[in-house]
Amino acid sequence: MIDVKLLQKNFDETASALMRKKVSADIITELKTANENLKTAKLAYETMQAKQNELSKLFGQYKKEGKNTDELKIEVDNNKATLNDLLETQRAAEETLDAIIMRVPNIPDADVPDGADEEDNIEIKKVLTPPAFAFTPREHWELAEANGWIDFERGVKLAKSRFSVVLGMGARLERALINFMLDFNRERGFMEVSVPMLVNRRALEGTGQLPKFEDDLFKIEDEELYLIPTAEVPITNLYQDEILNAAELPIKMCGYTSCFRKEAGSGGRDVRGMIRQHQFHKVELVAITRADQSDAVFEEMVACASDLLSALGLPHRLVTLCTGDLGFGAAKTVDLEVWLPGQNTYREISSVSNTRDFQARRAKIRYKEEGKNLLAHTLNGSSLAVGRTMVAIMENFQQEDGSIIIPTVLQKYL
RNA sequence: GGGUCACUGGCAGAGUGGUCGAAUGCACCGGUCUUGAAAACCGGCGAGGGUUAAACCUCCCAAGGUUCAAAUCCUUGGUGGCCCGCCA
Repeated sequence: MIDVKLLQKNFDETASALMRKKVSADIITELKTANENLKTAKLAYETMQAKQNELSKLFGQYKKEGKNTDELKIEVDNNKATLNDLLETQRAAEETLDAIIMRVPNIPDADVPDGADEEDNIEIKKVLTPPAFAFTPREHWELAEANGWIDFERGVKLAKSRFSVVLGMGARLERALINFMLDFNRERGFMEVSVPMLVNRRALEGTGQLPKFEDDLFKIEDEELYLIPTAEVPITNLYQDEILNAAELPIKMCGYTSCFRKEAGSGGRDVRGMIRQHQFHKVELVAITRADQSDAVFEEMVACASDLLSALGLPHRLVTLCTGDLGFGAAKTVDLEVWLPGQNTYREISSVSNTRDFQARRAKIRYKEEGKNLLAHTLNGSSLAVGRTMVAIMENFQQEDGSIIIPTVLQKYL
């Protein structure tokens, strides 16, 4: 969540930054009022509590000295009643503030371009040239079925639409990709972790998926557990409620998990093929850093994803997301879009974000430096989405006869 | 899933209704001593909120409750150990 103190102290500046991310002026004002109300309520409650504590001590003294406590008891009882009222007021104020602030997105970095949607994202650079074909390149679902790599119908039979089954060489390629990605990232200093794919509410609040995006999550019936939409959730929350030593930062991790998304609101987009599935595999990078390290680690993570694509021989481009396309928790995001000849366009395959202290404040991830506790910065990025990488391999390396050449870096994993 | 015992500061570990945010030891930080280090000695040393700074408030797994007063008593939940059951 955002720093309310900052809003309080620096109202105009913070408000206009939030408005770049389409937060209404009303909500910002509400937030400010709610915070002021809470402060007042707290002060009143604590003052009364101080009095009560004092009276209690006095009571103990009276008892010890054998003095009469009747009168004191009345005073203490009265006090208690007001104390309870004040506590109620304080709790209500807390709830009000919480309800608002948990739904307010992060403040975008100053250098994030203004814009309405993905049309306004800014291309940073292109890497590798899209291949030229002597024939009309086909889309991945045709290739996948022709090669017997993916069975879309049977996936639907087992679960529902947007589920598929990968088989034969397709399944082996998937496994090879995962191993290749994990090794690649580990060599760049990202420690491999294997984490739960079901998490509780607290974890999802920590990284910002809840309370606002409940509709996109699969929830386990009768349990406070959800299927993770990304490994960012369990990996980042590994350090929830912890105070780390400044010297042990940055902590850089990578993990492979399945991810589950309801894709509510994605309408009829990408219904065909495996671009947008309810369940997909992803290797994720997560970093916990000191405040002064996050920019450098961010670049490292972008390079990691880009170099991985290059190693696979996949043409791609890097774009900086504009304010309108920026995710809820991100202060800054660079997307990597891979070239898909079948669709004749670049499609997102990785997204690297710096959330600065937004998640850390929610999840209470801090570090101690020179005796002070400071909020950490958290970053996450895909490296890469496995299904989409398979799509890219199929489309970029397809031959006229429909066969697919597998990148040489993957040979040893097959 | 059932039973049972436990959960206190970085760690170990006292504290079982009142001045306890919490003894003591270890670790850690600063100082004295020393050519330097070790040892010894002296001092400091949990977290969050709040304040210019203080005062003050909260936190002894969590949430409730009893009480004028809870680390201490009660209830529920969580986690861990052991026993039983079940299982990949």
